[in-house]
Amino acid sequence: MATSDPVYLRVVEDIRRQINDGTLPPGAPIPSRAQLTRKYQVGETAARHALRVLVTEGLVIGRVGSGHYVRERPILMPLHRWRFPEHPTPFAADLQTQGRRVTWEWQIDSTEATPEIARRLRLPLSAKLTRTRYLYRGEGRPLQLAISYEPVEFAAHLDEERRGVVARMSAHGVRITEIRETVHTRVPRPAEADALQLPAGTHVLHVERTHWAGERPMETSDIVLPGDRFRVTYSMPVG
Amino acid sequence: MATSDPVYLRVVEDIRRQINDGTLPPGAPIPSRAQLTRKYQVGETAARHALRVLVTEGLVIGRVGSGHYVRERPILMPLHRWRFPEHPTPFAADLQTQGRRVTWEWQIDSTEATPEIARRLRLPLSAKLTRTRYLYRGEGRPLQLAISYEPVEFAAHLDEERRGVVARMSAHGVRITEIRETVHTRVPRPAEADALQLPAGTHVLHVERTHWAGERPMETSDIVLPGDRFRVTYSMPVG
DNA sequence: GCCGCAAAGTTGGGGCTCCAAGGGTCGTCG
DNA sequence: CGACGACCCTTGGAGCCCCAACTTTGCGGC
Repeated sequence: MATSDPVYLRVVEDIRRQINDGTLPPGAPIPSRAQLTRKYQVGETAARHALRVLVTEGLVIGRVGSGHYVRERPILMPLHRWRFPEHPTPFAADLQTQGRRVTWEWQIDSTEATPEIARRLRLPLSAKLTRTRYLYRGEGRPLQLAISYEPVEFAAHLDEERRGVVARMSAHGVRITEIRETVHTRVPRPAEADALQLPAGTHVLHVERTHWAGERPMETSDIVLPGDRFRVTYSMPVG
Repeated sequence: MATSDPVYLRVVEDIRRQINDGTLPPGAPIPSRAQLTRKYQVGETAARHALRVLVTEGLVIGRVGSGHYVRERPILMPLHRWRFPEHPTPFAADLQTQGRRVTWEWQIDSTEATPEIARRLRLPLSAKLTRTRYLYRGEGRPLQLAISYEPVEFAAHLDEERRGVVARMSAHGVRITEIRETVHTRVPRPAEADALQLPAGTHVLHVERTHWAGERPMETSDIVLPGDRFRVTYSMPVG
């Protein structure tokens, strides 16, 4: 509103307003650089900068050779976190119950505990761990990345029996009593942006999941979801 | 890695690598525009663009007149979501238990249900609601925004007794049995960026909380947290 | 009526420059 | 010895330009 702030922000705010109030519906074209310079009486740098801000905010996408368009707001996919079916991760199972075809691939290797993972599993640094990397796809597109860590002694037959952590640990005589998950948001790492085919400006939801047997953490995993397409739902009983 | 991708990305990737592997620790200065042009043999535009990308990624902050510095990674504040103390929202209580002074202010007014809120509370459109807006502060800085909606008939004495939803509903003979929360991430709205004093490039965590009495939703609220400072933790018992 | 090609428009990378506002440093003056 | 000011450096806003790669459009010919 203030006439003192940068001119590119004036442009950004005007376009953002038009997107929010529906004047520019999803899919609608945004004026080009040349049109913006004329319409708002600004230089090319300001017009260009304004468009870049809108792109990194995720409100708009740019198509080379064509133009900028209001981004279609994808429907946020719900992931319900209070059922624990017999699946590698509840996420995939939950997605399937919504009538979506979800496929996943994984690869297993050995690694040593990094400071972060050692802390989470309460193990000494460079303890031997089995690491499993998952990539989930739905309708062809990548949906979710996950990396699971657990002590090597529990990982026998991991590649054959794809049962959930709870069931598999139980087969080793370990009773999982609790699952804790921590959700935060951050900028995707380059590898993640690549694997999940994230458009510029989107963030990811990072879910840190740990399976506990009483006071002992038994398995931990990092689950990375495109922030613009997922919402994670939790249920807690009261009283 | 590929020598074909834009030169500014080469610069970004090199600096990002140095930040990640600790060569550039938090607080360390990033080479200035002039130094980058010399060091990487690129034009000023590329150097400038590289710095901007690092800033919007949240890895680096720029101080006018001084330079760019590796951003101090704020310690992510945990908010544990499995205790329900007698406080307006569990968030504030949880923060306090960590030895932080948290203050909050609120204002109450009346409003009609928007499509979104009507859906969540299963009420007809434009049903009469009491809306309470909260702003939480910790150590002077704004921490969290929340807007709570509930049918007017439960809101008596809302401004006097600041008890939690569960306790207050119970006084009206309504037993809350379940709390559901949905977490997603998005770009802050301008008013939120302003109220929470969010630096450029940060996202927010948006928690949608609903209190249920059996199959009836009784209260719903939108809780907005700075994505770069908060992590939300949930616990689920197994078996 | 349809096809293909050329021209025009658009994005995104990159270059150069000027300038205001502010931080840092060092030396001089009181 | 301490305070203050000058000077240099840095960021961030803004302007203008060139070009490659790509999309869209419209026209002419078949």
